[in-house]
Amino acid sequence: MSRAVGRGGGSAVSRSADVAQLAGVSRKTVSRVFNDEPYVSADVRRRVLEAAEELDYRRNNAARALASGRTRSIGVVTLGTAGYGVASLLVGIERAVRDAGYALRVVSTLEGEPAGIARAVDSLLDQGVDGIVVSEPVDDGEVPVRVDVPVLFLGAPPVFDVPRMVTAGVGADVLARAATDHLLDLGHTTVHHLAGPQRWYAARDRLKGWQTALGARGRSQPPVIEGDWSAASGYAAGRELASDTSVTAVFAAGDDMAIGLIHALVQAGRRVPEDVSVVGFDDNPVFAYVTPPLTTARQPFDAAAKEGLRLLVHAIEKPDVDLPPASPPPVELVLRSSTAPPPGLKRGKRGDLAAPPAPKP
Amino acid sequence: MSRAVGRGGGSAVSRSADVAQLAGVSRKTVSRVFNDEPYVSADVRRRVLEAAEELDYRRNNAARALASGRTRSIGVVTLGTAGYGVASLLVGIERAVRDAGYALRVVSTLEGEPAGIARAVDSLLDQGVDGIVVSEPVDDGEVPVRVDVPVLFLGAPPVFDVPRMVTAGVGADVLARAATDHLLDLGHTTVHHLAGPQRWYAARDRLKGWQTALGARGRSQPPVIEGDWSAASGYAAGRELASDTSVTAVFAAGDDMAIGLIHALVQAGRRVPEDVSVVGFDDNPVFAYVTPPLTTARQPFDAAAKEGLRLLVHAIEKPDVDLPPASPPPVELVLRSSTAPPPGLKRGKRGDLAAPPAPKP
DNA sequence: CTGAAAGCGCTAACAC
DNA sequence: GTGTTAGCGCTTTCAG
Repeated sequence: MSRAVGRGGGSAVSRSADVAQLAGVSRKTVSRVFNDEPYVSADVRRRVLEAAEELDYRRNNAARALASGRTRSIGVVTLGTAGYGVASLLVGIERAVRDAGYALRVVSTLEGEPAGIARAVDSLLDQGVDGIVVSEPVDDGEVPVRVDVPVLFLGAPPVFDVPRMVTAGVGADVLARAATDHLLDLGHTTVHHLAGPQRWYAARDRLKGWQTALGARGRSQPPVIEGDWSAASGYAAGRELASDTSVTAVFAAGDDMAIGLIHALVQAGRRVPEDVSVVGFDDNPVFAYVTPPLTTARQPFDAAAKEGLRLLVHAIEKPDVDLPPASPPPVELVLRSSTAPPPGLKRGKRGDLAAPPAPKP
Repeated sequence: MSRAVGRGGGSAVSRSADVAQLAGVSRKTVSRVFNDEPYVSADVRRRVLEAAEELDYRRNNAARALASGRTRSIGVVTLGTAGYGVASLLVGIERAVRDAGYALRVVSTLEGEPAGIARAVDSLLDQGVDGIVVSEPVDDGEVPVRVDVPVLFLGAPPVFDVPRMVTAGVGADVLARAATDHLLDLGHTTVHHLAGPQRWYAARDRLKGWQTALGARGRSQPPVIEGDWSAASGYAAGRELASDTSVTAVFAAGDDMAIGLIHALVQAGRRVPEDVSVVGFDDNPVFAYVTPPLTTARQPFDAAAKEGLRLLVHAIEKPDVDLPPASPPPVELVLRSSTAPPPGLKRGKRGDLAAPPAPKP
């Protein structure tokens, strides 16, 4: 029908045989040159490359995959939302996959729920991939898929059984603990938590870090409010919290929720940070420019993606060798102006409205 | 080496021959069933499906692609940033591609500059795709690639020559004009523009809409300030503009820039919207919860992606038939509280802080 | 409605 | 260092 690779048509695309003929070598030699295999004389290599250039030759990937049994591609299951965290992770994964010499196939699910993940994984398997990345999944319920390629669970422990699996975290619990500790260090008696949906591992992990920080100092653990990551849910939580003047510090599990929360608090007449301190989670750079600039825990998206991919590629290419140890992700708290000592205490100065940092786009 | 599709190994995966044998038919019949071809009796179809189920059969995509000359995949060139607009468009594309029955391959470039796009397109061509989507490119300079598959330029006119190309816009100029008109309608004498980098088509398109609106009413055209889409650049622009009290209305080409701009304005003692009105562009839902909630032009990402893919798939599958006409994208201005009549005029009421809309995550 | 034969373009194994 | 020989698993073409 179309030109490209029609069966009999006067196909314009050249094959390795054409290159071989023009260069006066065998097809296998052409293959050697393109695969950077050793044992090809410099002269032959040059001739082949020239011939290929002239013919505008390009290896046929389908044929390569069929003959070698490897597709040289990695599939990722991601969330079909444009949120900053999800998007950042995807960007990191794309770069890491490309750097590793693989192509990236993407399938998204509306929600990270098991059935959706199963469908997505299945479609990736249909497409043919050498490995799969499952990004930030929900982990309740069963994921009934038979997978025979390595799977990387990014930002969460495995959600289903796979013969060969690897994991890489973003260190959310450590980050959450650091965020909570920061508030406690400021002098707050306790810290409230605006959590993400508890079906999500990522949300539970942050909750755990918060609990750990509180527990380590023997502080009371106020009831948790659960949002859905959206600013709207943060706003709703803020309306609840605003009437309780014993609330002086809140750790929100996401930046957007923190923004909604602050909005509600301020509307209700509670000043941030003078009356209530708020810490977010993610570090979307735009929130350095809202009022007040948001103190937040920066998730090491790129580092996690890079580390995870190192492990996944290892599992794909050297299934027999033991996996190299994982390096722990960096912990970074970005201090701005949404946190301060509680009302009673003398206020320390930190992060000043007059000169917010200037994050790159 | 690994199991899966090893050459001689006791491979666990079944092929169409296995299914054919178990079902007592030929391989071609198995192929017919899986391709939903007509002329297969219901009985045979059922038997084949059962056999396939039992053997956990899954078509080998590489073999399919090799034999048919079609990869059934579409590649997208996107920006390697986590911005709301870019991410939204990618999400829309992913869904549209999947709905069309294709697999999605993604390659990102740091900047949308021609050389990067050329590299990305080339890598997609290497991978083998039936069509390419170039999302929001920069369009200065040459993109020296020979492409022989249809290419969809999304959000911009073609940036390089392709035999078969299609385009779909987001209607940025119309949206920009609506945003500017809104400010003019409010009574502002003129409207300043905080533009995106003019190397970007998307930025120039918005500028054009702003000019059109101004021109239609014979208003003066204040000098344009150029940002780089980031909140930081909007902040810098705001510091410049703040000292000029003749500035009462600004249309920013992106939400993040609008946020930075407002921050600088407020810091300099100019109230928003009482002294200066600001309109953004994109409609990231979180900005309904900052102070003041941002009035903004919503980009029809999903509609554009869907429409663009309809055209692309048509170009792939029916190259001979004329392209169906494009339907224009919807224009939607989201009115919130960052805009008001200029200082001198009586203030109209609109968009109230007490009850911002509750966007879904 | 169904089947037989012939490749798609490449890499793997082995010979030279 | 380089070439030869076989397939990889599917779809296509053409017979029945």
